[in-house]
Amino acid sequence: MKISLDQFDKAFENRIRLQIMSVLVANESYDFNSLKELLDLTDGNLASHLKALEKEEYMQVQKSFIGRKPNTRYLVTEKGRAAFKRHLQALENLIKQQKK
Amino acid sequence: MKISLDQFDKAFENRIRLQIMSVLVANESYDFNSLKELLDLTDGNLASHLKALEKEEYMQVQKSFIGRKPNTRYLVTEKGRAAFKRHLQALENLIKQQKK
DNA sequence: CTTTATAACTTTGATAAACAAAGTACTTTC
DNA sequence: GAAAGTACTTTGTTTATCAAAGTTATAAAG
Repeated sequence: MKISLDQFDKAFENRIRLQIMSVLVANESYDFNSLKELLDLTDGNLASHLKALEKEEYMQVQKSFIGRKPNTRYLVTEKGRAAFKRHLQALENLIKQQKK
Repeated sequence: MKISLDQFDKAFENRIRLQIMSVLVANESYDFNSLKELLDLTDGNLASHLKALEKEEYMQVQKSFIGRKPNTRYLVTEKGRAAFKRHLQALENLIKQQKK
């Protein structure tokens, strides 16, 4: 009997980072403030989780101005997308094992 | 767009506890040493994760003797089984969202 | 009967992660 | 010019994780 969580990614172990990835994979891009509201986080907490994902090169930043206001958008890299897919696959295998 | 990780259980955020639950739900019961070998953990580490699950009342202990050797078996409680199911459901929803 | 071994922890201590709150720098709206 | 918004960074506290060593109890070996 295997448990097969070898594809499990430490970067996605945290609930918030799982949520961030989930939103970003589904939405192509999302800005800082919308993400903050959606997940109900403080600035610092969100920023640090985003930074952790950036460090893994799973996340990319795009800075621009909307009118004269700064706007920071985040998007998942190809690497991030692949890693997240692998991670979800590992979880799916776990779920399948439970079901049979 | 909902992210719906409200069913997400903090007790299962850790990879090892996720593995323990996975094994225990599938196997009805498992003893300390077999679990230790299967997951390749030190005594202390395994014991503390099991204790965390016991504290949540997700896990139960059965002490007995096999021959004259002590044997400690762990089993999932009904509460634990239900909580784990909810947790996997939340993960499954996440996966489904990604797929569509 | 003493050393060695096994089981199942508990304790210790060190490192890392998570988080809120406050601070920063710059801009803009009132 | 005061208040508020954006996007952080810094600080400090609390919690989590883990290996390693210590503990207690029994048992087998020499």
